[in-house]
Amino acid sequence: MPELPEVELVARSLDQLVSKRKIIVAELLRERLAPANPPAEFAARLKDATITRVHRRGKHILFELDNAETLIAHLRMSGRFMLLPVERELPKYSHAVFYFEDEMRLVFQDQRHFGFMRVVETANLSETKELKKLAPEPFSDDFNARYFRDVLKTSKKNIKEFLLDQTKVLGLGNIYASEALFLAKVNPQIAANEISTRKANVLFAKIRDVLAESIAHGSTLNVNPENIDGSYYGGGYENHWRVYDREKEPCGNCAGAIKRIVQGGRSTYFCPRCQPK
DNA sequence: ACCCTCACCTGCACGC
DNA sequence: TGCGTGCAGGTGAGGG
Repeated sequence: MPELPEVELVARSLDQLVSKRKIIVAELLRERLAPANPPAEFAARLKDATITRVHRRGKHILFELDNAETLIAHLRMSGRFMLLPVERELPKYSHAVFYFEDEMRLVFQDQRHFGFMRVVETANLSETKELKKLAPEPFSDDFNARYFRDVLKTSKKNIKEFLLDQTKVLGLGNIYASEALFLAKVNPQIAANEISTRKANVLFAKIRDVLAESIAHGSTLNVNPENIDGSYYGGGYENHWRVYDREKEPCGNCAGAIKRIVQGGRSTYFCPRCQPK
């Protein structure tokens, strides 16, 4: 379910919880979770490896190991990690399990089966097909206003769908795309290459703002090791959304009704008055 | 190289 | 109650 801020929180939590731990057994319970690594290979490449650190690239979580391998994991819509005592029964939809030396195990659980994993050589990490086409990290110097203006010019797609393309802009998902457009007062149906320089500069800043705001919020939360899903939702964070999931509610700026439309088969929320064409 | 639709899964909320 | 429909924070493959 997560967008970049939630993945950031999950990666930080995992780094706290499992780095320096040694995987004594790795089990791939659902083969299609890691189609590039048959279960025996998956197990062999992770066995007896110590996790050096956990970080992320875009929405991909990277477990760096001391044996020159890296485990890439993507949560997609419903994946999550759980650090559980071995005596605890595995939850439904557990698709991979990593046993540590202290009677604890890290479980990857995924109700919708969209998540995936892959073990790669760390030396080749940035050239893997999962990572090599990703846009620059949103808080790196490579993602700057000039980059953003230039990449906008390459596409006639509507700006909402454009923002979801991780090879163009990294980190936004369906919620924060609507939120960033609202903050920048940009209509979601405008073609990317029709956005003015002035608006592009504002939108660039708002993309960083929504991501940073959300990461800051997540850093104040206590993560439950038994449910490392990065979810801010259900904890009241929904109240921070200015337009997402607020169809027909009053806009915080103008009190006009927030509208829901469908773009690329997915919901977009916006204020027609604050975000005119 | 681009666009579009479909596909991958399960569960939940809703209307009849 | 049951059943059908639509929807859910993501992306890839395959066709035109």
